[in-house]
Order: sequence, then C-alpha cells, then structure tokens
Amino acid sequence: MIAPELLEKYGALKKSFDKNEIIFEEGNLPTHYYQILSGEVKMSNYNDDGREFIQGIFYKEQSFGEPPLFLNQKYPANAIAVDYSEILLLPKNNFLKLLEENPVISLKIIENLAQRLYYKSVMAAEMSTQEPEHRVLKLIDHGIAYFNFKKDSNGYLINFTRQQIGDLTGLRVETVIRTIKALEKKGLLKIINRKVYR
Amino acid sequence: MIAPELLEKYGALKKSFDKNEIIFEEGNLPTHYYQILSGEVKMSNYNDDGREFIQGIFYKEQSFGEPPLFLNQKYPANAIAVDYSEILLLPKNNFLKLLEENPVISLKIIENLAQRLYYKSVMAAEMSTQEPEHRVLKLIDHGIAYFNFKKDSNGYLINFTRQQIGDLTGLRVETVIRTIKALEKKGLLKIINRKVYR
DNA sequence: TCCATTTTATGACTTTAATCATAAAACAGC
DNA sequence: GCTGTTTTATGATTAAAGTCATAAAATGGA
Repeated sequence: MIAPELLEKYGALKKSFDKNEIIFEEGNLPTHYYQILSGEVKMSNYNDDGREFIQGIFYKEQSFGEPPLFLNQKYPANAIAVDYSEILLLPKNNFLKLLEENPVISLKIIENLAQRLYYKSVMAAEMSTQEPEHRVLKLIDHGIAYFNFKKDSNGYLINFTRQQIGDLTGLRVETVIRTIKALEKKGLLKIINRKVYR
Repeated sequence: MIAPELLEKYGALKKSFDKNEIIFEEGNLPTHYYQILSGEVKMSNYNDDGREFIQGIFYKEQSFGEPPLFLNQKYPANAIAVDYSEILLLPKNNFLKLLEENPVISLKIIENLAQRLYYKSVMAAEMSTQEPEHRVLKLIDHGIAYFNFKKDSNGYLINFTRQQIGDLTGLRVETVIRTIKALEKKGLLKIINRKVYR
C-alpha cells in the first residue's frame, strides 16, 4: 500500500522467503515494517496443544505486523510465508521517518488499520455465536470482499483449504467439511469437484 | 486522547447520554468522531436470537467508532452508554480537517487503532481455543492492563459482572460462574463476597 | 423501608462440535 | 509414472458447554 519506490528511497530491502519459512516470531520485538511484493503470508498462533489459529492472510501490496511496531510490544503471533514470497523490509526508524515526512501516508496506515479492525470486529461477533455455518459463511463473504478471490462462471472461487477455513474460524477440519456440505445443501454455496464456490 | 480544547476549537459539542441510551446503531453510516468526557460506553452486537456480544468497553478520554468513519462503512455494532455519560461529538468533516492540520494527532490515532487491533488479535486467538478458563483469564488480564481496574489489598478488583464477562468472551453466564469458581479453586483468582480479584 | 430487578448460584439434562479411526482422491516432487 | 504427503471425506463416540429450571443474595429506586 506504500509505493515500493518510496520504501526503497528510505532504505527498504527486498528479502525472499521460502514456502513455510518464518518471517518473524511471536514474542519477539518488531524491528521492521513489512510489505509484500509477491507471494502470500499468514499470521498465526499456536496454542499449547499445537493447534493453529490464523489471524489473517496477506497478499501482494499488503503490509502486516504494524500494530506491535507502533506500540513497542512483542508480536502476538508468528508471520509465516504460505508460498515463496518476496517482501520489502524497512527498518523501524526509517519507517517512522518516512511517516513523519509524508503525512499522507499516515492516513493510508490509518485506513489500513481501520480495515483490519473492522474485519476483526465482524469475525469476533460471528465467532462468539458459535454456529459453524454462520462463521464459515461470514469468513467466505469477507474473503470475497477483501482477499483476492476470483470470479468465474460458477461464482467466486474460495481458494482456502478446509483446514485453513478451520484455522481462521476456530473450527476443526471435520466440522468445516460437514458445515460446507450443509451450506451447499441449503443452496448457499456450490461444491464443484471439491472446490468451493459462492 | 485528543485534547478536549482542540476538539472544541474544531466545533465539537458535548452531548449527554442516559444509562442504556443508544449512541449510534449498527448499520448506520458514521457522522461524527466520539470521545468520552465521563461515563462508560460499550460497543456490542446482538445476534438473531438476541444474544449480546460486547466488542469493547470504553471509559473517559477514550474514543470509539472510528474505523467505519475512516472507511465510509456502516457501523458493525451498536454503541450504548453503560452509565450516564458525557461525550464530545465532532462532525466527520471537521474531524478530518483537524487531522489534516495536526499531523501529530494522526500518530495518536494510529497508536490507538494499533492498540485495539492488538487486543482483538489476542482475544481472537484465545476465543478460538474454546477453553473457558483461558478465555476468562485472558480477558481479566487484559482488563487489568487496559481497563480501569483498581488495585487494593486483595489484588485487582475485576469490576465486570459475570454476564459482561460472558458477553465479552462469548460464554454463557452459568459457564462464566462455574469457570470463575474453577479458577478460584486453582488459586488463579480470588472471590471475596462475590467480587472477583486477581 | 419495601419491592422489583439484577446478579450470582446450582443441579439436571441436552445438544453439538470435538475427537478418534479410517480411507479415498488429489497433488507435488523426484 | 511412481510415491509420499496433503486434502477431502464419513461414521461412531465422547466430552463439554449450553440450556432449562429454580432460587437466594444483592442492589437500586420509589
């Protein structure tokens, strides 16, 4: 969301991450601003018994991990490359300097944080209701609006695995599979050779 | 978090709300920036069968409802006065003008949004684990850090009702009551004539 | 001070997602 | 093309929070 040229002007460097490589870890202090050039990144937590919760998935041109950067707090989650990804890293001080010298960027950051807060609010309310069908459908509809789902003749292709949907909604895979089938039976989405369309 | 004098300079007006009075409603478009002078405000959703989910509780000097204001989106939740409250209202355009002319305020807003996003991330991960004891304890510990809980000889007094804890964590009252008792038995908190201390 | 409402509390029962087991289909790397 | 891994799938069982019923204690107005 910040022009790559501007980031580079302030000293941002490109770094590549292999599939499943860790970009930063929960508990560490932030040192950089991160913006994706290509690929896909997830932020997630692992609880005591190894179960994953995905906070969010980010794609090209998106940034991630800013909140702790602004607050001088430890990262509340890990950032992991889902695919091979190229990311621009700008050291914290340079980033703050960039913001200071380019006030219009502040508004961009505000809008971005506002957007993410909005998503979390909607999902939090949805997740508290406990009904799997609600949770899954809300996630899918949010994904259509904000992730890069593509539309074809069958509708929007939801390119998440059942496992990812589970990790994003706090449900188990089996429950997601059954829920998706139930939603299909109700005509709320389509399953065409295992792929989900809405 | 923005100096009241500055808000008034840009035309903010004080408005009073009675206990349980609605400040704005889910589905409406934002028109103002809101900042609390005194009292207590909650933002919450009601699902189909009337069950409440509290997104957050705000106290004096705090602002609320900004994300949709920046995004031109409908409010995802209601704002309701928990007690009689006095609130400064600044019309949207004046607020944006204030921001534009006072760049240092932008950083304040960013920090505030970052803080709220941080809370939502932590709670989202916690709520997905499904374990009531985890959820309740995390909420309480967050409250100690960010709500105005007061410390006395017994520890921090958690001045939430069991119902409020339930509405904030997505648990039923009975479950909260039983969970709190279980946490007391484990020595993780104290119950002194029905009040919870940590 | 009295009364209505809210909050806390407890027990019995039910529902529902998690868990466990198992397997076929699809995909990815060599 | 073969093989190991991931993803989707289904059935049986279990555990745990929700639900329902009921009530005592506390609180707040009139």
